[in-house]
Amino acid sequence: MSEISKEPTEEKSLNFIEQIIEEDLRNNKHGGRVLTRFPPEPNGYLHIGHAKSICLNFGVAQKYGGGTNLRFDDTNPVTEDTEYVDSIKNDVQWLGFQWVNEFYASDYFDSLYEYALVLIRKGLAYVDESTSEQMAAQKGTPTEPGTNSPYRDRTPEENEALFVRMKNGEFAEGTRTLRAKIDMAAPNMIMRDPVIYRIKFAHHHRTGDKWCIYPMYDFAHGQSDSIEKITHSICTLEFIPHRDLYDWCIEKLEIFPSKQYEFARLNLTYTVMSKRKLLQLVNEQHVTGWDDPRMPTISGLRRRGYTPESIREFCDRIGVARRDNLIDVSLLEFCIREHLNKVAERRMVVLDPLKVILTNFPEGQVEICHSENNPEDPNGGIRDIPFGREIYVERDDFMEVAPKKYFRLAPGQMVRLKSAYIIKCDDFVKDEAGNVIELHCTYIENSKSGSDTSGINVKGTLHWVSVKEALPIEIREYDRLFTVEDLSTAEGDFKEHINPNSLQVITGYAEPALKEAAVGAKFQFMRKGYFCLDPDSTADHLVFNRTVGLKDTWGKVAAK
RNA sequence: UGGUGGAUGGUGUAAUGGUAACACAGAAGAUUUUGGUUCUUUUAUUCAGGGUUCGAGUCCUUGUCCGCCAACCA
Repeated sequence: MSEISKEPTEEKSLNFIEQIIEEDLRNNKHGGRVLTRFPPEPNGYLHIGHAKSICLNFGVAQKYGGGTNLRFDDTNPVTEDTEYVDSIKNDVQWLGFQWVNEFYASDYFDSLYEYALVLIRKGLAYVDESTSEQMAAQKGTPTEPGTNSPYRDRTPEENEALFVRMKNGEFAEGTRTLRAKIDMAAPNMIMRDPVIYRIKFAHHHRTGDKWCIYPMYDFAHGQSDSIEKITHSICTLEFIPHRDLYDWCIEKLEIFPSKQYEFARLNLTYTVMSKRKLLQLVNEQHVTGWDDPRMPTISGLRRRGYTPESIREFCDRIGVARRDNLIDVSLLEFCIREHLNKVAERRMVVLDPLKVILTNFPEGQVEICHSENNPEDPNGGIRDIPFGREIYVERDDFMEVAPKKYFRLAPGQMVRLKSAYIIKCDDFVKDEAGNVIELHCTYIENSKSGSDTSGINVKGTLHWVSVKEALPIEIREYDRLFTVEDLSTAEGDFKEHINPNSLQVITGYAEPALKEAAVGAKFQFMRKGYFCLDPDSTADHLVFNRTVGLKDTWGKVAAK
């Protein structure tokens, strides 16, 4: 313990957000206060991209002695639902973060309504009766200025009366909006009199039917930040053009000046990261649900076997900057391997069995072998593994004709069975189709693991399972969901690139110790990969998800 | 073509005018009762041209390429 504090504290360079905060702290900008917020819209499940934002917002606040609010940006009742609220809260906590306040933009509907009135009275907002098509035409284009709405010059009194009637439900959906009166020639299209309130006769998941007018994002977000006195409002790059409007509202309303800062969102190879697309995958049943282990959602990764630690580590390693990026998914895989290597107990499971008969081992005899649960953990303990005359080994651990550097079984070749004996392959049996169906081997009696006096050195060590005690388990092997690295530049619809073989279900044969596993428990199946017990499991039908395979240097060599 | 934000190895992130660093991926080797882990070694004239400077990835300038913005979505 004391050693840790002695270690030279490696000066890790600050990301640009941390630099801004330190600068603000130096200038005593908010009296040393740091308050961030994580503001998801409850219209879908959180994904690994949100994890980056969560780690940033909570992480940076933690680092500087501040806090973070969880705020649901629920200004659009037609897409939002409490199901999503619950999953989001669960995911944030699972990642290891705790918010100081749980807020909802809808908590502020009354205040927001008052703010709208303020703007109206200042002559800075007006009720428009243009259709959305007309409004689009008024907008102009990036190269041509827009034109004023014919309703733009109504008096504040007129506007207030109209707005109240909107609120009272006197107008049909789509017939009126409240618009900020800014500049139809503004170079920033967002500033060309943006709609800030619209009519929706929709049931809201929290406010029910109290309202039939709802604020737009731009009229809710900055004000919500301001109401909560958020010091640093961190969002993604696509909101850069909105910053002008964010500041405009705060300035005209003369409220607490929260500031918006933008960073580049996460993109990952071989997957998509937009809620719209993820929703499509779910709805069209390309996956089994938001928590399908192939999904880049937090719930999917969790079910896949990812740990919060590994995801936080990943977010830490990818950094924070303002340039677009496409992170190699192998970095995520590295992070989960790194963590699981330290904490996951080892088990032996044969995924593609080939029977081996030890011809010199007494029939019916069971011998107990002992194996360490985790070589990386000296306190991990040991477990018993039954050994007998008939065992399974992996089918690809035998070759009739062995290539040069093949250290496994082949006629005449010797290997060690992990935690048991060295065996020698004497013979093999084929079926009529020419497939090898059985190996005949002899075991070296004085070669037992831990008390080996044989003096024999073998290059290969195999995992194995005793046939009699073998426990059949279902194994779900996952591969990347898409076949192309970069979906953003891929031709055609993203669904054309779905990997048809992203899931393979097989039956594996496990050592009996695995029977005790609890749902979510994570193991390394030796020489195969990391697996965790899926919630679909029952007492006599265990289902394991492959989280990630082990690095396979032989596989690469063999492929050549 | 209007506005706006970018550009550093295959992928990310640093270097805040002073030796281009770290990680992942790849390659080679050592160790290993997991072909895992661990440990070595290896991989860049910083988008291009011009300028300022003793010195430029960093400052200035011109150009090129990429992202985002014309929802009553967030």
